[in-house]
Amino acid sequence: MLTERQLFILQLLINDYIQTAEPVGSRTISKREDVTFSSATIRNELADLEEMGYIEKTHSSSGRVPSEKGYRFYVDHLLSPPLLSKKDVNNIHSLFAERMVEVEKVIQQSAGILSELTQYTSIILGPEVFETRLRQIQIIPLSKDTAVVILVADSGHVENRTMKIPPSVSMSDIEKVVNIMNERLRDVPLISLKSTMMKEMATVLKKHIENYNQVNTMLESLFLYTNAEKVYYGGKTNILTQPEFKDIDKVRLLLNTFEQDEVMYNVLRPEKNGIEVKIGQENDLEAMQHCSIVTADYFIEGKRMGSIALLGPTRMEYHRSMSILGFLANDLTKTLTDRYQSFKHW
Amino acid sequence: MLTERQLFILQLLINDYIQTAEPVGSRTISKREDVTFSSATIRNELADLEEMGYIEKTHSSSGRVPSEKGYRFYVDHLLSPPLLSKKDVNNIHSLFAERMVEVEKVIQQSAGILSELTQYTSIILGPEVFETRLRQIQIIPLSKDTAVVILVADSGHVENRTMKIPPSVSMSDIEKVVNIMNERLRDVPLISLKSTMMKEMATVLKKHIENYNQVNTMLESLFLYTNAEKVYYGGKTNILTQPEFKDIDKVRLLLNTFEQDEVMYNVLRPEKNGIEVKIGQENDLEAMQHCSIVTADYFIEGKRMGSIALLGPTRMEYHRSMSILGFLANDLTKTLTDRYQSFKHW
DNA sequence: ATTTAGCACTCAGTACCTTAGAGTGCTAAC
DNA sequence: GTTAGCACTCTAAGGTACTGAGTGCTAAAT
Repeated sequence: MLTERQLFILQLLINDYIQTAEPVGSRTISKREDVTFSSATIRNELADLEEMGYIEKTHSSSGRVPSEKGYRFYVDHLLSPPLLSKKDVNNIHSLFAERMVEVEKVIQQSAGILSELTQYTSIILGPEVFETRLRQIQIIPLSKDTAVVILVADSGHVENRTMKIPPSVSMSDIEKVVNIMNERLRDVPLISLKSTMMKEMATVLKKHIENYNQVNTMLESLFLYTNAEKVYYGGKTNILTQPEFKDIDKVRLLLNTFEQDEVMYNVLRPEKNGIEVKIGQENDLEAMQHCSIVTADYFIEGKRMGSIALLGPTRMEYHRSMSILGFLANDLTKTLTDRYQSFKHW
Repeated sequence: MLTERQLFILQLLINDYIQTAEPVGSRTISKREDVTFSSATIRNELADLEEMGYIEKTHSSSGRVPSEKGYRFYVDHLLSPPLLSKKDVNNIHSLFAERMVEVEKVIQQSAGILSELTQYTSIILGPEVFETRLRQIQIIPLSKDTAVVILVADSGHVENRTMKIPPSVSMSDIEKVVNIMNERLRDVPLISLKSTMMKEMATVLKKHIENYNQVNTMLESLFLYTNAEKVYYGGKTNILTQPEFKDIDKVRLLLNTFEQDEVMYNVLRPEKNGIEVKIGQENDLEAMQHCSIVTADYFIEGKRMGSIALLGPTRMEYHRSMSILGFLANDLTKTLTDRYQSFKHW
């Protein structure tokens, strides 16, 4: 177990290192006003902390640097209750004061403000299609064999796909199908659209439509891919300013990962609720082994809809990041829930 | 004027430098099989070429490096007629063989293949709204005071905006407006939608709608922003592998520029027709002063619709890049024109 | 009049050394 | 248990010497 003094010293050391990115020596710590004991004492304590694995040396006569275990301990036990400056709070509130209509914009703006406030890269996973429901479906012909299908969700989200129409399917067939769909599929969650359609509509369609088989394969191809949630970024290149990212290859690896939505999508699915911190090697992705990620969830009517995250070096301002993230997640939850309630069952 | 031999030497030098990224010395050139004269002769010629500004030294006893003037001369006068390897041609053709339905996908795939073939970053400016025309407009209510407006263009492009509805405007008013719009605005180019609406519809609307003023401001706000063309990328981080981009600050500047669609939009608007090359300082943007950009246009029915481009270091494989780009632009033009003709006036 | 061989010279890059400074671990005294 | 003191370690920065690639110039060869 760690003594009070060891805890104190560990905290000072990590705080200092987060600010300076330089290994911290015993003298640096002893010079602080609130430290009453000498550098020699600190040296002894540091040696103990190192033995326990909370800190490391970069070389045999260097100062100490927090290990990942050290950061983990710091995050779990040494953080005082979150406190945000008024400036930050105002910044965030002013964002939501605007009352933007489009969810996309709310989220894009949130990503922007997060990265501005922290100088890290912010990542937001857009609302899950999980809980959004179909409001209306439309098929608009483009030519004799193609048409655009438009799905409008109750959240205001619009999806569209271009589709080939088999020559054997007539326009009036399509109109019938659309009508039936709008009757039967309204308020069905987008995510279960395909299965519901196959179950509920099969019999009705067979009754009204001649070329049932063609229509069916056409519809199947239509819902083949469930579009994954969109990933939004703020300050994509902020992380390049951190001294730990001088190495171009690291940067390339990381930026490439950003481009792969499916991968990032998994990065952002939190394993537990609340604010979660993944430090260095705790991340599965190789590209992120030198990074830490703080994630928080946002909700609509109590249901988890997406995540917001901050990506920085392992030497990250965890405290501030967690506070800001928590605060913004909260505001986002309120805003989106308000918005959603005014739409629901309307 | 340059002598035959000077032209030859300049060409050899640039070709060599493009491959190696190392300053080229007289001995290196003299060692080539097709060079019959000695390194001393070459030294004299190099001194002349330097005096004329086509090549430079990196320091007083280094080999020579092409200057931007040198590259310009190379591009303008020293390139033999474009020749593509069969492999490249096949690669590109196989892309278009698929006959994808969605323009977006065609373009995204093109960007991908461009960057793969060249290892540079490819940038494509999506089709201009300029020539795409309105096929249909739809307004779908979301709640008592919001609705989604969906515009479908004849190209299959779908745009949507969420809109606030003033309380004084009734649902039946909106339905009337939509009907009128679909009657009057069909086949109007998206870009002139706003002006046409204001001109042609004012009188009709006044006749049929009670709250003409409210409806009018609502419609005005709707068409406030003409959505700019989308910018697509392939191999965004490819450029980081080039040795001239070791400097993180240069990289950051460039990547930040990529995020700013409006800026990139201007970069890609070509000044003249055909394949254009901008070398180093010829680019206006600071971030691109160390890059060269090769652009080509693609057309639909003879009308310029967008551009495709390759971004690399000034030490770029101009010849190959121009060939590949020209070839792909051509295929893109054919594919999109075919596609468009099957939609047109349908 | 060109071309070429030869040679002195220049400069970047590398290796190697030295020194300064920051930091540690250990010991002995407090 | 704490601290002062000291020997030791290692990095970073600066200086020197050496190597190799390359140049420019001159004088001889073609």
